[in-house]
Amino acid sequence: MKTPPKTLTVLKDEAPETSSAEQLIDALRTKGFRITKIRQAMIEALVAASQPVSAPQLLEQVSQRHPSVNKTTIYRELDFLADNKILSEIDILDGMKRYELLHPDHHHHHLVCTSCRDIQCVEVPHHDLHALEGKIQQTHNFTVQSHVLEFFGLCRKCS
Amino acid sequence: MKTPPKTLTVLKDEAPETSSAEQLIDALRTKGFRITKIRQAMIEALVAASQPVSAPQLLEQVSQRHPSVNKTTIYRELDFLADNKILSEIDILDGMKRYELLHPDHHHHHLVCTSCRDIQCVEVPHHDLHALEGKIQQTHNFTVQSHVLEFFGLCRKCS
DNA sequence: GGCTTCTTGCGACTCATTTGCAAAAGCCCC
DNA sequence: GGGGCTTTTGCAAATGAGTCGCAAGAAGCC
Repeated sequence: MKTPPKTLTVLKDEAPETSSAEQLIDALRTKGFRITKIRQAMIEALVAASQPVSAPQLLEQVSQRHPSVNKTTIYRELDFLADNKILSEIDILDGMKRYELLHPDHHHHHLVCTSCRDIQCVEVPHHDLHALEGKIQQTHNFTVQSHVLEFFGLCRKCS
Repeated sequence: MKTPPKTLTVLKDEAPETSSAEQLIDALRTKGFRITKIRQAMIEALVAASQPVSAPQLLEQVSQRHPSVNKTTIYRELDFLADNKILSEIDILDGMKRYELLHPDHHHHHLVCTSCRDIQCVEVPHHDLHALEGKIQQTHNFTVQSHVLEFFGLCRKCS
């Protein structure tokens, strides 16, 4: 809303915030990266995912279409996609990282159900956290680069 | 300050917020648990720690006095102490959990240096987060039980 | 089609954390 | 101050996420 329109093409009428797999792939191609079947399959799986996924989950997903994928490839590709700002890592304290598409102009947090491990997104008014980070910067001599804020509890179904 | 005095004995004049090892041990004894040398050594190590420690660190610490401790024991004991609300887990995203004494009437957050992994504590005005949790409860049908809020960046020495 | 370079598969490895089981150690009671 | 019951502990082996080196395989470009 406040950011000027980038070089993005017009979004499809559905899914107002999510980039489509094709867009992401085109962007990578433009940057000179190769578009392999696995890369494509991974991006599609991530676009299709309704919530953050772990590397093992992704391995299983991608294996369905590409039975010979190796977990090493999955991990390397996740790093690659994170480096290229296509996805972000989140941590729900259960021993492994999850990944979700990164929305360039929108930062959000999560509600993690401690019973069924379902994950919802929440918008948290950002100026509050920003103000807090400013205060910390001053009082603690600490340069805040990022933060993690996640809520744990019971979702509708489990409560 | 606002909580009425519990059945606690008078604190030593130093360390106004931290329970001493003896107090924690007495509390466990009262609950009927056995006080073993390892349990005692672990509590002492945790009381002495200046910042959250990992299981491997604790293993090394305790090994100095009890060379035959096994890592399994450390992990089991950490679970035990967490179950008994003596310590809390924190996650600084480097692949292993850390533990610190839980202060019953005081909840805080951390500043994690991404360069040297040093961890400082910060007090965050709690009513802000409480208000936020209330809002989430209403708008998302989600019963918040706990949250994680950690800041990552550069400490004074590393910036 | 051939070449160059980026990606991938494979196998072995690291390292935190967990499990089952039998031996050892606390604590309570006499 | 020893017995017995139960909690803790050590050991050895397993699990599971994530990583590494290297040689073979595929994209993209001519």
